[in-house]
Amino acid sequence: MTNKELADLLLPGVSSDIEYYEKKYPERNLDKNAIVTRFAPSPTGFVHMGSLLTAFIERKAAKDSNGIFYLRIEDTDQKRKVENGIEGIIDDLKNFEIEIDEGAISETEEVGQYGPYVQSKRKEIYQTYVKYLIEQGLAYPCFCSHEEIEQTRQIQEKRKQRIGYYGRFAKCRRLTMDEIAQKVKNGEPYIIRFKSPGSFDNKIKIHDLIRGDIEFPENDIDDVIMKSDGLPTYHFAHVIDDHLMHTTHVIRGDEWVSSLPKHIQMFKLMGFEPPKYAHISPIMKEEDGKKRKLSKRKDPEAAVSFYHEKGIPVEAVKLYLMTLANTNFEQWYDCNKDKTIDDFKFDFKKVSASGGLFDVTKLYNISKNYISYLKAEDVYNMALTWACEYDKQFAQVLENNKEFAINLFNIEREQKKPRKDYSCFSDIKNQIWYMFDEFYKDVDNYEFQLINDKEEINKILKLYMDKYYSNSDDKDAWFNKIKELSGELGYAKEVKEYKNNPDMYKGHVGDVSTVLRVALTSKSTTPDLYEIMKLLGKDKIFDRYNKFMKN
RNA sequence: GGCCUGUUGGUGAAGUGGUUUAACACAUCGCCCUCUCAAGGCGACAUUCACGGGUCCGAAUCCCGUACAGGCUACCA
Repeated sequence: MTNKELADLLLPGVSSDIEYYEKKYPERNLDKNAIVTRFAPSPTGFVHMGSLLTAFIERKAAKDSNGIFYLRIEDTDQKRKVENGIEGIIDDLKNFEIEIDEGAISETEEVGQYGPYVQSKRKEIYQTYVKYLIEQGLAYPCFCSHEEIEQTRQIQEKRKQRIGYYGRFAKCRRLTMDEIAQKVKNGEPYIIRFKSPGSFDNKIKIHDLIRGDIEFPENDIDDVIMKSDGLPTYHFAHVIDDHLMHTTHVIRGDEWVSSLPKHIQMFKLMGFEPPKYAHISPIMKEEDGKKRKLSKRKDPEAAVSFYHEKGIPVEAVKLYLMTLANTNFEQWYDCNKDKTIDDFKFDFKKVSASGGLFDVTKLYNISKNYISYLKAEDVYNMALTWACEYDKQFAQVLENNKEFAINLFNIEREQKKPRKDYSCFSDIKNQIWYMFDEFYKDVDNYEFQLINDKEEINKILKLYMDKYYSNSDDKDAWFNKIKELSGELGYAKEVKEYKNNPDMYKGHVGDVSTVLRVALTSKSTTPDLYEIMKLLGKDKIFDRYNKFMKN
């Protein structure tokens, strides 16, 4: 039996005409330096922060070079597939504005000339190449059972030998054509393995864009390329897809660096040009003083949807991702406040090779800064968008009080050093609820400080309303009135004066304004009281004060 | 067990043999400003770059070894 006949026996009805596909997917017509790269997740659940970072880097590298960024779904493991997994990935990318040029756009649709972009739909392509390899004598069927493989493994472990299907452990490699024919005839299940030409004693150097040259022993393991269900393994699918889709740069997680020798070997043996590689370190999390990989299972912040739910602006997440991607970005951005991420040039050499801890605090800080420089109207719109999805009641209140809310968000905003108090949109309600009667009506806990005697408080409020309140005062006049009020009741008009002679006064102007603040909002900490009073207006102020005094 | 990778402060990190008494940012603490906050201003925070050797006039930077951490070693990706 010839190799050709063997191939027909193993893959009847499958073509081995690889030229067909080579012609079908021609070179891309792009600039010489254009980067063609891809995000290639498995649809096994939500998108992990580390994956999002990788996707972000891929998108950025492609954009910077006028290249192509595409989405390829790696669903060759049917067991791990998750319902609506593809939609989930697409939604997450959309939520963070990582746009794809080609690839899956829904569970069933896709765009681009190099598809299908879902691996399970590429079965025929892989099988054509597998058949071709068998014909060339570069691949062979393996009939070993899981048990046999496990046995070999145990023997290897006991003897402290390298583990794997190689050399004399590669039993099926030595099967004669007759033996194979007999086994196939008997209906024994088989998989297809790649016939590795490598030797473990040979050293090879592989260049990684982030890590530089890495030295490995050559691969000598006969890896599985086609599983018993007829689908390829990751390694084989990677080689075929990235060749056919003309990927120039493979950017992926660093769990793949150890597979580099086998990937390069396969590319070379198939006669394909291997792509450039860049391996990204994982994002870590600290637990009990130890670093570990940020985990989908244990860490809610690992899920990309977490940030969407929190209401962290997309732009802020991107800013943080960019600081993770390129260590020099933060400083660049600091010096170029008026520029955007698009103006920054991504550099593979500036990607950290060590896995850093994921710093949620820093993300919140970036977010806080970002929100502080937005226009009040933008804050309103973004907060409303967030609330419509995650807090319907708050959304309703915002909608009913649009002008008011915008004015509220405008307090100490749009100035050189804006107020920075919202780190995300889910944070806002907690800080401003008291400004809305809808939320304020059931208040019963007032955070009074030094002055907390009901009678004294009532005295201050009454005098303020009777004698000092005016809705036409500017800020200085307003504050001067509070000083007068303080003086009249035996409080120091200036804090300094009080500090110099604490025995002469009951307290100082700050204590009095605290009373005015707490009786109005129930809270001891609020933005500028003058601004708040101006916004609430006389009726509401008097109403709240009178209600307070009656209780 | 084997093969890879990484290791600079509480955190992210700059740094590629000599103006580094180790940048910058986040966090923390202190002071100032201040009607409370949020900010803002100023300052403190690694005599030392995992550890041990070596090369060199000189090392966080180069070499060797050790330790620790992570990854891979599946018909999972």
